[in-house]
Amino acid sequence: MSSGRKRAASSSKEDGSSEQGTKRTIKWTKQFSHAGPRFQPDYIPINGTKPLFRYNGEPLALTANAEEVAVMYARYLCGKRREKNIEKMLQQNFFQDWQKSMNGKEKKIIEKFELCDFSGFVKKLQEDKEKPVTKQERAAQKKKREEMMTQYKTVIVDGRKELVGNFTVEPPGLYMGRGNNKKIGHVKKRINPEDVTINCDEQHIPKAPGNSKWRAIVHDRTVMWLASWYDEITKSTKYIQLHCSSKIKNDIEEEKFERVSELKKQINDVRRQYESDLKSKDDETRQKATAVYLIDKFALRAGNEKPEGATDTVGCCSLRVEHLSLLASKKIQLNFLGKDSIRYEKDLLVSQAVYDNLQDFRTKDFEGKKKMKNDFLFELIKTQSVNEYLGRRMEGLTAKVFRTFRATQHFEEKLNEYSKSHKLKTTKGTPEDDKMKLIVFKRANLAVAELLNHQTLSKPSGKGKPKAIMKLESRIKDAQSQLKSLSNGTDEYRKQTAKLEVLTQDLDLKVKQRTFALGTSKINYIDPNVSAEWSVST
DNA sequence: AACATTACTTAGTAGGCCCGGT
DNA sequence: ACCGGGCCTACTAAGTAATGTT
Repeated sequence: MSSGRKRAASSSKEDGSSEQGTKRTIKWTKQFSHAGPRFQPDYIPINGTKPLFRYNGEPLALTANAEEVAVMYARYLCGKRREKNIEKMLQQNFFQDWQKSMNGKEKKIIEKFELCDFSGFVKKLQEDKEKPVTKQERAAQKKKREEMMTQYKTVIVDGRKELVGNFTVEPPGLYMGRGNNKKIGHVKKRINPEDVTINCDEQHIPKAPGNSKWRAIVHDRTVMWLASWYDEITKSTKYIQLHCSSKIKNDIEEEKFERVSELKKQINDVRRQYESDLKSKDDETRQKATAVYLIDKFALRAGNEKPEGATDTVGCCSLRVEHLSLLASKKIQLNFLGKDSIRYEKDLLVSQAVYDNLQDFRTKDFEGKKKMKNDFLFELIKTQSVNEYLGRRMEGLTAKVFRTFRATQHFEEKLNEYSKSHKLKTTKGTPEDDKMKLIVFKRANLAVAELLNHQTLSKPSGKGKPKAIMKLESRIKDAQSQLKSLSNGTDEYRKQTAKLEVLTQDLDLKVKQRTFALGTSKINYIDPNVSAEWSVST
C-alpha cells in the first residue's frame, strides 16, 4: 500500500534562469453573466403508510433525513454491484455517514448494518422505474425539464452567447470511486447556495434562489469557471464549466494540437537529445531520459505523485520496481494499474540502452541500497522535473503532449496503412467500398485506443458472445460457402470477396470493441484536421 | 525547493434515443 | 410493435500541470 521510500531530493540545477511560468491568461474581460447553477430538488420521501425499511426483521419508519440516505444505498443495490471486498468498504463508509443523518432515537436502534433490510426500498425503486409511461407523458416531462433548464444553460462571454457544460450541481448520493478506492460509499452531501462560489462580472451577479446567499462572489477574469464548491470527500473543488462547444474551449483545444504540430517538427531533435541522455553520467538525467523514452514510445501518462491513502494507481514517473519485468534481451513487461484502475499489461520492446538503464534502476538506488519491490523505479525524478527537462527542449512541451502526439501520429499511420491494404478508392464506389471506408476509420481509431489502453470493463470480453457477434459469424460462414460455388475471376466472385472481407473486418472490430472503447481517443486525442483531410481525400 | 491548492483535461459508465431487423 | 445494438450525451471520477504558499 505505501509506495516505498521518499524520493531523494532533486539536487542539480543545470541553468540558473528559473524561467517564469507563463502568466495566467485572461479568459474574459467585460461580460461573464449567467444564472448560477441549478440546484437539486428537495428530497421527497418514498415511504408509504407502511415502513419500507426493516431493522432486525421489524418494520421501522425513518425520518426524512435518514430515509434519504438509506435510499441512496438502495439505489446502489438496484444497479451494478461492486466486488465483495469493495462492497464491504462501501457498506462501512455508508453506514458511518448514514448514522450522522439519523436522529437520536434512530441512532440508538440502528446499530448494526447487518440487521438492516433495504429490500422494501429496492422494490419500490424498481416498481417506480418499471411503471409504464405513455409517449405523451414522457414528452411532457421532457419539455418541462427542458423549460426549467433554459435559464441555466447559457452564459454570455463578452457578448457571445455560449452554452454551459454541467449547469446542475451534483446530486447528493454515494461517492462511487473506481478500483480499490477507500472512500467509496461515503455520502456526498446536498450542495446548497451557501456552499457555492460564483464567478461573474460585476454587473451581472446571479440571484441566489429563495432567501439564500452565495458562499462568495468573485470576478476572476483569469479563469473560465462559472461556479464552484468544495467536495469534502475528495478534498477537491468541483466546478460549473463552459460547454466544450464554447469558443474559449475550442481555442484551447486548437492550441493543444498546435503544440502537437510543433513537437512533430522538433521530434527528431527531442529524440536525439534524450537518446544521448540515456547514457549520461548523471543518474538523474539518465532517469529522466529513460522515462521520456517510455512516455514517447508507449504513450504513457506522466504519473504524478499521489497523496497518501489515495487509490494505488501509477503512471510513468511513479512506476515501482514491482511493475517492471525484464524478459529476454530488450524485451520488458510493464504491468500496473493506471488511471481509473485500468490495468496496463504489455510486453514491450525497448532499445538496448533503455533496457540496460532499467536493469540498473531496478536493482539499487544511488545511495547504493538494494531496492525493494515497492520502491520507485525512477526515484530521482518526478513529473515536474521531467516536464522541466522537456520544456527546455521545446516551449510548452510536457509529458501529456507526447500522448496526444503519438495518438494522432498513430491514427494517421494506421489510416494510411489500412487504406492501402484495402485499396480504398477516391471515387465513389460500391456500397461495400463505403462500408470498408468506415471500417478503416474505426480500425485506425481502435489502434489508437489500444495504444492508449482505453479499456472498457463494462463489456466483459471473456464470457458469453453477444448475438450480434454470433450473427456475424454465421453470415461469414454463408459468404464463404457461397464464394466456393463461384468461379474465380468473375465479377460476382469479386463482389462476394469484397462482401466477405467487410464481414470479416467488421467481426474483428466488434470483438475488439468489447475490450477497447473508441470514444475517448476520438474526442480527446485525434486531431480533427487529420480525420477531415482523410475523408476528403479518399 | 517542497508542498498544497487550483483549474483544467481526460476517463469510463449509465442511460436515452434512434434505427434496422423481425 | 418490439428488441437489441450502436451511438451519443450527461455525469462525475481521476488524471495533469500550472499556480500559490511556506
